[in-house]
Amino acid sequence: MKVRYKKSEEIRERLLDTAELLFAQRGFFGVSIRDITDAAGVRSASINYHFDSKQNLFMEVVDRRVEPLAEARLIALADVDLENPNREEVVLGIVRAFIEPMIHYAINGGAGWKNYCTLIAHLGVQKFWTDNTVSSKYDSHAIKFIEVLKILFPDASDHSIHCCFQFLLSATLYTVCDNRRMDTLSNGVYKSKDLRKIEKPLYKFVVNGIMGTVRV
Amino acid sequence: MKVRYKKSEEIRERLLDTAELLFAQRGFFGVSIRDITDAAGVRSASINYHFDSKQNLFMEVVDRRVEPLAEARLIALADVDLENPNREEVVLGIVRAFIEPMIHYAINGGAGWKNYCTLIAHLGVQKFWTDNTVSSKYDSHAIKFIEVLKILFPDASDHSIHCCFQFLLSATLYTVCDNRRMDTLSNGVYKSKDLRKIEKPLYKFVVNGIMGTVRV
DNA sequence: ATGAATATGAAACATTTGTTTCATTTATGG
DNA sequence: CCATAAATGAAACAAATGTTTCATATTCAT
Repeated sequence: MKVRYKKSEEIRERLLDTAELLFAQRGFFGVSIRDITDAAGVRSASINYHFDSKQNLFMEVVDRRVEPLAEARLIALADVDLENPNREEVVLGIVRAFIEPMIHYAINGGAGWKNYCTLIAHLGVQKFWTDNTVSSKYDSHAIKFIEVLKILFPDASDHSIHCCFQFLLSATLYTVCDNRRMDTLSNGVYKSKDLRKIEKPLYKFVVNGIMGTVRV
Repeated sequence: MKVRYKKSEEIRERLLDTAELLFAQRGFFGVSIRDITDAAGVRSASINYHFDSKQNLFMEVVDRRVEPLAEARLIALADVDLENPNREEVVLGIVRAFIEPMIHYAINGGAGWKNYCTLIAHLGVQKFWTDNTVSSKYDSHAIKFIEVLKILFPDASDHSIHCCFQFLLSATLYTVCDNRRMDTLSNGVYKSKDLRKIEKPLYKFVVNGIMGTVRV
């Protein structure tokens, strides 16, 4: 059994952090191994030593934060009172359970989490998802949210529920991707970086979108 | 003044089409000049001859369909009766004016348009937008939609309007990006390719999202 | 402190990258 | 058909790519 030295573990993490940043900025193909190792202050061979390949490094970057995010969402989902007769409040609970962990990690989780959210947003619009194990790791907990919505709205069509989740997901990812589009569209008045300010409108929009769509 | 031969023009278009496809699939950095020229059946030097550089080819790919798309949207927007006392109908008109052209190009515009929509969706989540002239070309007509919404809802905050447009845009781009996420989440029952089926829920979701968000 | 396991440094590897060069071929207006 | 401009083919370029090798240095349980 391979035992890792403590100092080596530090370098591994530093490489993961640096790769996370650069992959978020320029994508998998836009970043070379030497870009990462130079930025991390190590030799280029160390990536192949620690991660075997560039592809594998990328997967480890993605994997690293899947579990914490999925868990935070599921814990929040478990806290929602599904028996509450006010369905709008229930939907808000479900929506927040999904969105809030990601937004809050992006805001308070440090640079690593912020970069990670950007990276995941990029992956979200690519087929890459389905060709890789990335998709399945996120799907397993995403399906739970879809199931809950189905139970809450038994008269709505399955398709409309799936669509709602897609729109919820799209708005969330687009919001955390930090593309600065809102900045240019508002002449710098509003910033896509200011997640705290966008959070509430996002909830409102998605909740109303869902309530209006599942209505039979 | 340089005069282009007819046959050469064909090759130029073929290169643009091939580049559009490959860029949509793997992004700018994921595609090499030789990937494109091999797929197009020409020599690798022809890209530098016809487009000077890879970067410039990419810009021409993006530019090629900006105008038609923006124009279709603005024409549809001009057709909306803003005096209609039923505000939900007006919002639907505005929303459709923005979304419908893109969806319909993606459905009926041939492979080129479909690839283009995927490509634009990728660009949508990147800072790339703002670093380039790409952004400005799309912004100029997007702002018109924001302005119309502001007029329609004078009591809503500017910020909420900008947020609404962001969510509208995100759902639209995510929907046309063909990432197959809906396929895996529904075990193959529903397909992200089936835009025709997603179109109506999308309108419903966005209209209700907007109506609920701008309400003061 | 020592020795075996682990990690690093430095260099090299074969490909692939975007681009340039230039002789040859092709197309078009006169 | 001719002359001239435009386009192509084939090769070459330096630089960058991911990965491997191996000698040296570092770590840490004993």
